[in-house]
Amino acid sequence: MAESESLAEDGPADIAARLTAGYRESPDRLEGATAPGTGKRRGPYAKTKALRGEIIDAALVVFGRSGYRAGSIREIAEIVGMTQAGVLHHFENKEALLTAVLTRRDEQDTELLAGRELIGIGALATLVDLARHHAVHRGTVQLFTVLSAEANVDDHPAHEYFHRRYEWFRAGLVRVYAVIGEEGGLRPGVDPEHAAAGTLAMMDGLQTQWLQDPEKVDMAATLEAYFRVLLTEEAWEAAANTAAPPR
Amino acid sequence: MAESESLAEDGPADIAARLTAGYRESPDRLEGATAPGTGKRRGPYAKTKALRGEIIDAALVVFGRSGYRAGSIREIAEIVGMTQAGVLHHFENKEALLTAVLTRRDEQDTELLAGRELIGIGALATLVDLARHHAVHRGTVQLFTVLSAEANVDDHPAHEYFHRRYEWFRAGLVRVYAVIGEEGGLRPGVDPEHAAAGTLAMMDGLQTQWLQDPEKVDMAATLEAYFRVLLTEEAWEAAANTAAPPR
DNA sequence: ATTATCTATAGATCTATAGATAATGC
DNA sequence: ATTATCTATAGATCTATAGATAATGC
Repeated sequence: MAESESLAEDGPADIAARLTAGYRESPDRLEGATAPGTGKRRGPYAKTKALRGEIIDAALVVFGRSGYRAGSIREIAEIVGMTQAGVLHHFENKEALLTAVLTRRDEQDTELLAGRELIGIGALATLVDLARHHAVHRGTVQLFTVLSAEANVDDHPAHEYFHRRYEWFRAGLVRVYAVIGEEGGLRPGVDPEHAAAGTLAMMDGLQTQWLQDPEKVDMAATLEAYFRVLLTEEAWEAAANTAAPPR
Repeated sequence: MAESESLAEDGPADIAARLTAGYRESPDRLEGATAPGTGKRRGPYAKTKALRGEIIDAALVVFGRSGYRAGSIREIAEIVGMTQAGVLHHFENKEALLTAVLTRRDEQDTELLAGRELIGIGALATLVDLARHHAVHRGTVQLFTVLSAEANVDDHPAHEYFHRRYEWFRAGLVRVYAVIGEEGGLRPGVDPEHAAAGTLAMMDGLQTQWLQDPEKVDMAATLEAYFRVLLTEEAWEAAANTAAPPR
């Protein structure tokens, strides 16, 4: 699974939030704000916010390497240089750690895609850029590849998350291709539904393949080659010029 | 990762064999043959061969559900109705169990593809059939999806297996597309390298997607739609007729 | 005084081995 | 007598909690 936003109306950030959250402190508290009504607590130390970020980064690496179930809190703690119990002071339990990782990823994706074209042909150019971006963020790619596979069992804590994410992404892509089709940009015989499922599959599959052999697989180029056979020549050329990304 | 054979010269069966094997008994012994020279041992009971097959099937399910690392021997044992120690009487250790599963899968794939067209356009029709076959073998799909993701870390026991498998499959597909191209079956601008990587990616990605929502994803149809945009109309029609599979 | 961190530990696992008992088959 | 299976157990983990100690900041 790739991680991009806003191709449909209900993004992954919402989805992650829907997982039972579990910060020890609410986000408000983390910002140092005073909870209305309760004038009691002092709030976290100055360094705490940054430290929790480090923990989340470490969790991303560990869950990406070993998966959620086999990845251990102790390993995460070791990376940030503290004790397993120390980590659990900041996150209620292991699942809260997973939620935090997914939420963080969704936030970063939202930032990344802010201001990009997400409708019609421009959206496809954005996806090619996204693939290029992934090629220098192995940890993230690994996290999504490993978790999306692991989350296939019903009782996995990220099961819902991935299920919704796929649905949301595929629906968004169907719309993208429908728009392109209306503008006459699709080659004859190309069906938006199949193109959408195919695009999502191609993005996921390229990640799996690239992880196995980064030298031999060019995710962005292969994805672009796919778009090139789906769209008319003129339509794709137009998109490639329009969406010229901030490299 | 899909599981098909013989698109290149050095198949996965060999690859699995290259993993340190670990049957308690050699295959010869399992067949009841007398090892040359040693006239000592009696060999396994009559039921044993079938039982080991059951254990392997159970291991496929458990490793598919939980991955290799998080899947437990006890769970496997429970499925076949025996003790964890009982299972370890038949397989030296957990890794030997994994090897046995992968070897068994490779053998079944080889059977499945025996007599099918594996060169040129016919090979693509065979892949569509394979996708159809996968849609009624969830366990196998899950095994390969989960393991290929988990095996991305260097020290995973199936790391080599998947690395070689990908390379072998991609190389085979490059050849397939090259042949089709020579016969003039590719649409203008289609490059065998990209088409090969794209096909492999699409097959893998469709499996991941299908596992999340079997109702919404038609692996065979989506794959076929992909082939349809890569090949000329005449070429694909010819293939669809030629390779009419044993449904 | 509150927040962060550590040590210690309970209670579940898990793999693999040792050794006893049961089942099979020359 | 050999093969298969079980019970028991050693030795590693792992998550989560309790309670003590250290660091921070009103």
